[in-house]
Amino acid sequence: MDIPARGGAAFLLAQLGAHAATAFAERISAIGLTPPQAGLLRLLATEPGRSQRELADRLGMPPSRFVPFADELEGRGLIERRRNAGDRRLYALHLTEQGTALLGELQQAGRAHEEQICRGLSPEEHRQLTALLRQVAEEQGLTPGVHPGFRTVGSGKANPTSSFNS
Amino acid sequence: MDIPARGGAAFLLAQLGAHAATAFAERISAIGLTPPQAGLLRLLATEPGRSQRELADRLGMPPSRFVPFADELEGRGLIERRRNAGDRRLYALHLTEQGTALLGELQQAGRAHEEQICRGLSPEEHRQLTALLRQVAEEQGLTPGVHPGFRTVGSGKANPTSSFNS
DNA sequence: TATTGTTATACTCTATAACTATA
DNA sequence: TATAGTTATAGAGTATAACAATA
Repeated sequence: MDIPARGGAAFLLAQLGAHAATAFAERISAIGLTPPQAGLLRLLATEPGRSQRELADRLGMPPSRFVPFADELEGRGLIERRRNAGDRRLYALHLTEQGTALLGELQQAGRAHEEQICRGLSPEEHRQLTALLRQVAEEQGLTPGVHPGFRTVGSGKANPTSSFNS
Repeated sequence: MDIPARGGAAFLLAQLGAHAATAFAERISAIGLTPPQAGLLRLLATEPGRSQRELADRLGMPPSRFVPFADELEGRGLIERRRNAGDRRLYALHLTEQGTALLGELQQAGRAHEEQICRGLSPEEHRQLTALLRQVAEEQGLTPGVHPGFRTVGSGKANPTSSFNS
């Protein structure tokens, strides 16, 4: 009995989760993106035309912070603000062609990331791990594909603060 | 082929890791501790008498931040600064009796946390998951029992910033 | 001269809340 | 009057670097 707290699954999850997030942030910094920026690009790919307010809510950031956040991506030509004809208060945000191209690189980075993190596992073990993680995630009530952390916008350097313990 | 990036093991690890860290922070906030504080108590339990500088290094925080950090725990009677007779520049930090008692509660919280996170798994699945996570952690070169994140001291509320994406 | 602990300062990031324009 | 977007401001938290005491 007596599961060792420091080597238990919960601790390993937190440790590996922070590690995976760091590694991913470092990887996409090579294509000039921070994790929140990547999140917005993906969001616009699947649901184009949303208003800034909707997007800010999805990303868990206040509207006032979303503005400069979107400004930068717009300035880099990755996203586009289109005025909504029906309600001129709203913008509709879309990916530009450049943004779509970068999204492709982002997806490629995601695949490489998966490989990097799981390189120690056989294909069978990889499948097992994924299945177990899915099971835990479901039991914990986590929304598939949605990552919570977004309080921090990320300064560009790979710096995912975790704050668990040591 | 083509591992789905959003539902892959790497993403699930980041998502579950953030979830586990949040849940743990919430749990120990009930006994008045933040994750970094818990980390220090554990460190003092296994390696008492270290200097502040050593401890700050271990926790990944600059010495200037360690000072008020230790001040609070000392003020609450959980730790104690003892002057080193040999080298009077150094303090030797120790747990007080109160601190040791709280450490007991902390360990109990850790066990409950493990159970909460893994409640969706059978005992056999739990063992499998732990083994796979250990394997990945080792392959990734992670130090057993050491969690990276400590840039943020944690304001007391359960707020583990993760910053992956969404 | 180097090191421990400490304090001070300057900076980054953040949310709150005021403001505008549209509705 | 209410809402989308924006801007301004004030506050929290941080690291850097200066400082005092001891070696």
